[in-house]
Amino acid sequence: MSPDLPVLIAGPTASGKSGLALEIAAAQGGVIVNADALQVYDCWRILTARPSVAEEALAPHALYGHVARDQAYSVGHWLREVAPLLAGARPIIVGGTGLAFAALTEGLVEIPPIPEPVRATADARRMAGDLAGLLAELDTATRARIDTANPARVQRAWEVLVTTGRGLADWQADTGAPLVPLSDAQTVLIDADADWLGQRIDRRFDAMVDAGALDEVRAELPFWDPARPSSRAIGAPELVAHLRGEITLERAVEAARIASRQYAKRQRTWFRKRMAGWQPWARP
RNA sequence: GCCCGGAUAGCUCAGUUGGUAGAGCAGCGGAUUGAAAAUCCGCGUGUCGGCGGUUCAAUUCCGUCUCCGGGCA
Repeated sequence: MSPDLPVLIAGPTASGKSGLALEIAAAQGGVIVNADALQVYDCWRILTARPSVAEEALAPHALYGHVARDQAYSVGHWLREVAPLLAGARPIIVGGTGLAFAALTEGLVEIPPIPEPVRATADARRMAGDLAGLLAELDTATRARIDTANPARVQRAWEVLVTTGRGLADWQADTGAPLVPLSDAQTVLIDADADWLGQRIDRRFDAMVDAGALDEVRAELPFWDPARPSSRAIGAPELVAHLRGEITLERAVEAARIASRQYAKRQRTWFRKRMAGWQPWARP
């Protein structure tokens, strides 16, 4: 493995990415950089399988647990935070968020942030069932480009158009060069067998509960808002429901395991189709 | 032991006045340019508990057996 190029490690949840990153850092040095959408939040450590304090002491880590629970955070924020790190010690970027790696290696258009009132208006209209209304207000090029059956896509396109006066398709046509082209990186794509991974996911959630996941979620109860990005951590809504007495712990655990397996499946689909150029590493 | 109810997809169930069956969940495949651990699209995967009987035809009707609930003893 070349000692100077950035290392990119992608893999499904529970496939052992963090451990691999630590091994590489121990052997060759470098800074481990998080590329996981939920591990950025300070309120979750156990539930998101974030590296422990002891593990963080073994090598420099960046972009872990540095975002407050109520803060907005997205792939754009992440990419802007990664950029300066590329100039320092060799980064070992590890995570399971396909979109983050796509933004890093294929580029992401710089679109101005959406003001809160625009988001609120879009939220209200979508929840009122007016998706067709939002869709009708889009420019034709964007309407032809996006998945019009997907509320999230329609809302995003509408927000961009209303905020900037320019269609999303038009913006995206201006996508610039990527920060790290695939040819300038050492890639590792963990290719995990679905059954093997499913068993690991099941066992891992039990381990999370044993390690205090319930306490971690209980501490969030006073601040809990299901609409926030930080609330999307798999297992959080389920354990909140249990702590509120709505479902048994057994049901909460089973629901969280299922959600994790479904997430892993979506990740495999993305990796298979979008990261075909990566260096595969089969597990087990 | 007797009576009643149930047995249909991996799970929970619906249904067929007799013409080999369909929902939800799970699962599988796919999409993905700033909420992505999100969001969305597509796909039914089945000895209709066993064995006999009636019938052109039984998952459906009849008999019987097995198992699971509930009740009476």
